[in-house]
Parts: sequence; C-alpha cells; structure tokens
Amino acid sequence: MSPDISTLTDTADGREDSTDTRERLIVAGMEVFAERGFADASVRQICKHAGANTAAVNYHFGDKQSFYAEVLATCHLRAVRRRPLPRLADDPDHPERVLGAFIRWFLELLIVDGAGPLGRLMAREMADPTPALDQLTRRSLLPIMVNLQEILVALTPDWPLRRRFLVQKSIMGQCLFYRFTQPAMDRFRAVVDEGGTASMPPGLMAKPDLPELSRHITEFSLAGIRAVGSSPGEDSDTASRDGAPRDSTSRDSTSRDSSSRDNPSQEDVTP
Amino acid sequence: MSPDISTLTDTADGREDSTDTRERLIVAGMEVFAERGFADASVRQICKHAGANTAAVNYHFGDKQSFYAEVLATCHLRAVRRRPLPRLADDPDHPERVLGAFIRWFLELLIVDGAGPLGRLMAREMADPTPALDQLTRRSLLPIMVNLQEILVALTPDWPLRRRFLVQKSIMGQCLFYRFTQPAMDRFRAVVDEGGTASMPPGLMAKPDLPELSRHITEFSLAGIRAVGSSPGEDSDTASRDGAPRDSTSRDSTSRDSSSRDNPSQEDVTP
DNA sequence: ACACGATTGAAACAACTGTTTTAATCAGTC
DNA sequence: GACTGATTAAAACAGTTGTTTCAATCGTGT
Repeated sequence: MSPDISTLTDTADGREDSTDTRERLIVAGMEVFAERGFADASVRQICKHAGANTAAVNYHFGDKQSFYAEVLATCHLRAVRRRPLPRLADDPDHPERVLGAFIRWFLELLIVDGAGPLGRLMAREMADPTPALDQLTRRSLLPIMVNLQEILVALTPDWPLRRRFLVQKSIMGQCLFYRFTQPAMDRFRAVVDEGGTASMPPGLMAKPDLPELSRHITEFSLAGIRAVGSSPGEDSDTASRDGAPRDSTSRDSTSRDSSSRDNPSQEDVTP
Repeated sequence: MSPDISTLTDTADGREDSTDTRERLIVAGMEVFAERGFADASVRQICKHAGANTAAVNYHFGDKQSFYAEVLATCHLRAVRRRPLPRLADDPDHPERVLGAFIRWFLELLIVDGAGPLGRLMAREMADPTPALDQLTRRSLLPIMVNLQEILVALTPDWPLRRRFLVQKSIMGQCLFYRFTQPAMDRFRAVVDEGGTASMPPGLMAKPDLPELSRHITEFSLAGIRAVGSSPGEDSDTASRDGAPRDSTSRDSTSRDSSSRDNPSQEDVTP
C-alpha cells in the first residue's frame, strides 16, 4: 500500500533489524532534511513523503532530534562505505601519487556525493551546527584530515608541524571550495553568462571537470609545498627536527609509530 | 494595508528617514538571524530583542522575508564600507604585491567580519539559499571575484582564461576554508586537544594567526601559479570556444573602469 | 486648538509545529 | 479460537509561528 515504492531506496545493505517503514523514514528524512534543513523540515512532511503515519517518527526514533542524528549517521555511513579512502599505505614510496589520489577522491566525494543528501546536510551543519555536528566531525572529518596529514608527513618529513597544518588547510580549502560555494557559483554563473565583465567573459563559468580539477589542485599544491618548504620558516617554536629525511619506512596505515617522530614536545603553538 | 511601498527602496544606504525602531529592528535582526537562521528566528523574538512590538516587523518591512533581505543588504553594506577592497589600480606595476594585499584583505573580511553577523548569514545563505542569495551574490561575491580576476590577469597576461579561473578558485578556496569550516574546526580542535593522533598531536589546532596565514597563502599560491603556468596547458578548448584572444592586451586600458558596461554592483564594495 | 497621517500596543487569527493519546490492526504462540 | 506484543492509524494536545486587526498614541502642520 505504499504509494511510492518507486523511490529507489537502494537498500543493498538494508538490514533485517529495520522494519520497512523505519527504512523508508530514514530515506525520506535524508531527502527532506537535505532539502529544507532541520528546522524547516517537519515530521509530518517526512512521514507523508515516506508513506507513513504522522506518529511514525516519534514511535521509531523517540523525537525529531534523535531521528535527525540517525539520518545523518546512516547517510554518512553509506556514502563512506561505497567510496574507500586512498591511504598512504597503498603506495608508501610515492606520497605525491597518493596525494593526487587523495585529492581526486576528496573532490569526488565533495562534488558527486556532495550534491546528494550527505553533502547538503554537512554543509548545513557547518553553517548551522546542531548537536549532531560533534559526532559528524569525529566520524567524517577527522579520518579525512588524519589521512591527509599522514600523506603530508611522508611528503615533508622534517617540517615543523604548524607549517604542515597550513598546507593541509590550503589543500582542503581548494577542494571544499567547490562544495561550499556551489549555490553561489550557480547564481554567479548566471550573472556572468548574461552580462560578463572585461576579465570574465560569459561562458567561462562552466561546471568543474573533475579530472582537470584534481590535476590542477594537485599540481598547484605540490608547487606550493615545495615553495613554502624552501622558504625560511620562522616558526621554530615547534622545533625538534627529527633526523629522518624522506624515510618511507612508515608502513602501517594506522601509523602509531610516527608519533614519536612528530611529537617530542610541543604545547606551545600559540606564541 | 501595505505600508512599505514607497519608502523601502533606498533605506539601506543610511538615510535618515528610518525611525528609531526601524534601526533597532535591523540590528536585532542581524544578531538573531545570524544566530538562529532565517527559519528558526521568530519575529516575536526579534521584536522583543529590539524592544518593539510584535507587529513592528510587518509594519516596517511588509513581511519576514523582505525584512530578512533588508537585514542582509544592510549588513553587507556596513561591513564592506569599513573595509575597502585593495585593487590592482592601487599598485599596477606589482601585481604580486596587490595579490598579497588582497589575500590579506579577504582573510580579514572572512575571519574578523566573518565572525560577526555578515559572515554567519552568508554561510547560512550558502548552505540554505533563500531568494536573497541572488542579490548577495551580485553585490558581495561578484566584485570580489572580479577584482581578484583582474589581479590575476596582470600576473598571468597570456594565460588561457580557463586556467586562470582554476587558480582563482584555488586562492579563494584557501581563504574561505577558515570561514566555512570554522564550526567544525572548533569541534575538531576539541577532539584533537583531548586525544590527539599520531600525526596530529594536541595543542596544534590553534586559532589562525592572520599575518602568518596571509603570508602562507600568498606564497603557496604564487608558487602554484608559477607551476601551473609552466606546465603544458590544454588551452585550445576554451580559447577557441570563447573566441576571445583579446584578453591580455586590450584590457589594460580599460582595467580601471570595467564597471562601465553594466556593473553598478562594483560600487557596493568601494563606495 | 484641531485634525491628520504615521506609528505603536495588545489582542486575535489561522495555520502549523512536535508530541501524545487512544483505538485499531497485524503477526505469532498457547 | 484467545492472548500477547509490536506496529499503525487517526485524532487530539499544547505551543509557536507569521500575520492582521483595531483602537490608542504620538508628532506636527495649520
């Protein structure tokens, strides 16, 4: 009797513990929450969209907030399961190559999956944090940043930590741009395409081409790394130059061994 | 019925026709909208916060949506008025220097003003666009991007347009990172500071230091520009499609008044 | 002084919100 | 069959929302 079996509820991993309506509620919650935000999405709307009764959300999940957290977690889990993160251990001898793969992966996550519910929900959480952002940061953002940090450690073994963090943020910022500014860029494209300016003629703001994009960011960033690496860093506060230049003996992905190299003594990051 | 018809248009530029409560409403609107978002902020809340009656918003601005648009416009106008945009014309012979000044300016806008209402409202608009995003894009984002594009044209006169756009987005992305990821980074910092990982020890995620930051991004970006500039570009696709080989030579004379065509929004940033 | 338009105040309106309640339905197991 | 426990359906609840209504007030020009 469900009116909308048509909605592709890619229940490839639909488990048995979840009732039919429970699953349908989560799917509907993804779509509606992503489209209208937590505050603007009403449970009635979601339940109708899922072909369930108004009380279904409260029965299955307790209240709206818990339901939202569940939707967010499920959304994240499914997105991350189908797109495995490229790690340094995959090719420990060529960190530049791994960096390129990571950038490509990150861009795909942001642009392809980012257009779906997960990306929109995360963007909303950034602009308007709810209690669920905490768990989302831990589960989604932290592994990505740790992974990139490991790649950068292999690329720049004897850098001060603070400088490496700056590079990390430069790389992530270049990628995140295409997700966070997307709504504005769409309107921007419309403005430029109809009018245009001297330095920005119409027709130039096409949608990003993913291979070209990842190639550009990788090249741009590697050059930036070499540049800021050869400049005299005045941030000797995080001194402790370890004596292991470009040693790619770091073999394990979990990398609990590299802590001894990076982390002799520093709690003085704020001069 | 509708008391808003004639007087609403040009009140954003600080005319004195605004009553005391009107101004108070806008200020309260900035704070409450920035803190709770458009949907979650109630007019009762705003009116109480402004010491006005519940009907004040509807009387002075028509409805909530128009009021919000007015708040956004006023907010943008005041923030941009106190922080003039550094332009290429300020130092036409040293575009790298201008680029550094621009990056510094942009970071200040994002981090200092960004922590205030304008930044939070813009972040919200990005994640959850309302009809007001259109006007905000035109007035706020467009002049910034045009200005950066002009600087980049001076830096890389004979580049294909498409490649220059990529660089532009790389630069803006690096800066925007510190605004859009701020809530997540705060939580991130808390996680790292309490636990820490192998490559990310506690105490490292300090708040960004503005001079250091702008220096890093400028250096990083200039190196990236040189790198992607010396690589073989696939410029044929865009150059031929656009049919504009005119870029670097003809625009030097018209660089100053690029707003002569249809770009009155330029004045929003440099009044 | 009066009148008049602009503004304010307090109450009311209709619609919607998340959540509960109560009754109905459905599988299974004795 | 009857009993049990989980699920669903429909209605109701208490509260908030944006917006209107209408009388009271204020500021001024004459």
